[in-house]
Amino acid sequence: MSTVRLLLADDHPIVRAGLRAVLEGEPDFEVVAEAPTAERAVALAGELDVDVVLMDLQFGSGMGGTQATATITARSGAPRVLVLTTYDTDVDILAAIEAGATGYLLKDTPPDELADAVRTAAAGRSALGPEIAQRLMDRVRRPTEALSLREIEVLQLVAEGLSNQQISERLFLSQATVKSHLVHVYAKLGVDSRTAAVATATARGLIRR
Amino acid sequence: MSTVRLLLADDHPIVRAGLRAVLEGEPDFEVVAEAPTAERAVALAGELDVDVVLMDLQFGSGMGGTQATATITARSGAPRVLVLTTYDTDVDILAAIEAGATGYLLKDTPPDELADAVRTAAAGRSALGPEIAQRLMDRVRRPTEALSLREIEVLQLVAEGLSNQQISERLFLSQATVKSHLVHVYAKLGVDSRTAAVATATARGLIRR
DNA sequence: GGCCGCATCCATCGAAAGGTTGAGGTGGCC
DNA sequence: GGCCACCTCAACCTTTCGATGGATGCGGCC
Repeated sequence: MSTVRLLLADDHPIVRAGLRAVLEGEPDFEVVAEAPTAERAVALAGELDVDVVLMDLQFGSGMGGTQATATITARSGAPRVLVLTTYDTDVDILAAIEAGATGYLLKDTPPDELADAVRTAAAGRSALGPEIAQRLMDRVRRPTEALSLREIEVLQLVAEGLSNQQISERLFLSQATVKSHLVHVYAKLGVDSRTAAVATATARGLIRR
Repeated sequence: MSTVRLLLADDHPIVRAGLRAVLEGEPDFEVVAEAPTAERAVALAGELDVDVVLMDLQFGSGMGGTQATATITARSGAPRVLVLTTYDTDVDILAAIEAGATGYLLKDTPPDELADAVRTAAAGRSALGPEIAQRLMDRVRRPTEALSLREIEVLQLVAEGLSNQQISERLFLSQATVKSHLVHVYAKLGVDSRTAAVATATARGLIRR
């Protein structure tokens, strides 16, 4: 088995040090570089001979990890990108996969599972953490839970602090219609109040914050 | 200078490895143990001879870092607790200080600053990251706009979708008290409903999520 | 064509949750 | 002592919210 050449992209020095410590314990891994920003990760992935990029999604400023993933994987002969982040919201996961990520893991993954995932990704097979796989299963299993465009539109305004009255004016609807949309939202999200709906919707990344 | 004995409390193995790697580079530091849960951190802080606990606030499940901090620092001869987390919202910061934390740093702190902060904490002096210090300065500069700890606590639960009834049960208060806090929050934030309060509070980074 | 599911839209109504007012107790600070 | 901010609570009132029920139009499917 040949050695896997790695690039670590994370804005936290501590996390980079942790990844390095964990991964360099594996004889078949070699960390060739670290990137503290998404831009730097894109540049290094192009310059160096890298097999797998470990990519965080949240960077303090500048380009995000998702966009960096898309940019890197768009090139021919590009390395695999294994997303390694803290959050498991639907938006993040779907966007990352859409952007061409080969895998998606959470940062609380045990070191040995992480190493396995890196090898899987290096081989070109998709590597998803168990929680992530579960989320994707849930999505395809219950497609009815998806909110309609109009429902999301209303819910977004609720999250911005508007009352039903204000929302109805903004969208040229009657209050009754606004309430109707919200009732459907509650049913789909399994909650029974506007604040709870906003909470779970943001947790799932359904609406903007 | 005597050596500083450290306990690392974080649910992410990778972060623990990173902290260990960074801190063991310092000749005057010794990592005596790691804790993957808040409960374990409390136990180890009591059993072992520890000078400083590096404490995360978010643990996947069970006790939170804030409560663990309070429990640890309540004992006599307790170690100093240095909070090391990702978020710099007012809730987290104030609650941690209230719980007896000696310092508060963000995880993107450079290794050398981290080492300095650990020494400062070990000496019993408070160690705050620059962003944290700035937030606290802003609070004292504009005291009328600042929310009290209790108000933020209530507002945080509102943002998580709880009703006044649920909040009162969670905090062992009457509903009247919860409403009273919220009225003050509305006045300070210049809004007139719970959802609007959540919206502006999150925009200002007063609460999490 | 006829049926069904779904999204969008609307009216009515009762109740509960939320918001207002007022007020007491504590502790810090000048 | 006097002032102020914070935390706590009770009782009242009302507005908003959520529940219920129903209408329309569109698209897919048998």
